Amino acid sequence: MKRLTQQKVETMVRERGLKLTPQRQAIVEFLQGCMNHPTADEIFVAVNERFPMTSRATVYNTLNWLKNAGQVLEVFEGGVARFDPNLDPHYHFVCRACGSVEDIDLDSIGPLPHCTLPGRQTVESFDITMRGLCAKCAPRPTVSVIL
Amino acid sequence: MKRLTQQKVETMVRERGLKLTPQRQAIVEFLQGCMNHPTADEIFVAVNERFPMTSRATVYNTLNWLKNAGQVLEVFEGGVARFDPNLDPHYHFVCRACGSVEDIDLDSIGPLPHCTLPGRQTVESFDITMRGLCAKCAPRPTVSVIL
DNA sequence: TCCAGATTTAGACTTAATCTAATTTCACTA
DNA sequence: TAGTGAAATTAGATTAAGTCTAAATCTGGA
Repeated sequence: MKRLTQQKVETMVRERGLKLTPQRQAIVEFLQGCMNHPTADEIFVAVNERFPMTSRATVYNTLNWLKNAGQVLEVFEGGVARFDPNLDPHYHFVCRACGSVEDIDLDSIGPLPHCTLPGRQTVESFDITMRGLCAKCAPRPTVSVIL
Repeated sequence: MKRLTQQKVETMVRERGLKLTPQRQAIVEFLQGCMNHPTADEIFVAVNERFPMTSRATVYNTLNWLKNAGQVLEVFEGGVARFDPNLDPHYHFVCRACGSVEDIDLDSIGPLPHCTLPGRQTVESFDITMRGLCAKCAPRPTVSVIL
């Protein structure tokens, strides 16, 4: 289970001659403890509870820095960016009722078949977003899906 | 091959007591002829070449109206909304070099297997976005992909 | 042609995100 | 432990996508 860790961030900071500020640590710690997919603004609010003077610019700078270093994933949902500390390959499920975004393990939907694209595109990665009702919002536990 | 048509729009307009204005027609005609996935702004610019006084509000209103009527799909890519007149079920391919968005037919990547979600989510639909290099940007015609 | 209601328009407003310039802070070295 | 210089932070200005508003204008049926 790969995931954003304080340790990885510290190593990265040392290697690149960067600085480990309390704001960065607070952002990293918040993301580490996150099981949902917070927006930049949610992170801004959470970090300001600990460091009341933290500016949006710092939050955005740090998120972009973590993103470029591959330490968080940026997930766009409905036009707003959300940030995901889960670094294992995975998909997303978005509830149409409550808007929550959940991670779906790669292996929980089974192996996908080999395939070939006829348009001569070189596929390097892909995202899958499933939509529907989450367990809380679903009226009954329908589970099977045809992909 | 399902696709946005002027005829469907006319029928819809009649049924709901709405009005078929030249601006709406221009937007629909532009989308019909589109094989890429224009942004609202690209549609705004194109429509203004024919109707120079068309406002952004009209473009957004019409796009939302078509979207809610299921006549166009809204595709978010990199945080900006793009509009897709292709109503057949399909996936998308985004080129990381030129940013173009191409449609990928459902059947061109073969049937996907049945699967079950363990989290009790009810999956109603899903989007797949593949990323890589398109045929124009790819250095050589690598075609095979492991999904 | 008339008319009511739908639509359009320009521009103000909102929200997410980036940029800027001045100030502050980190972390290394002596 | 103090000094130093680069890196980072800050508040606020700016940009861009999209929504809202109120007044003016059109559409299409009678």
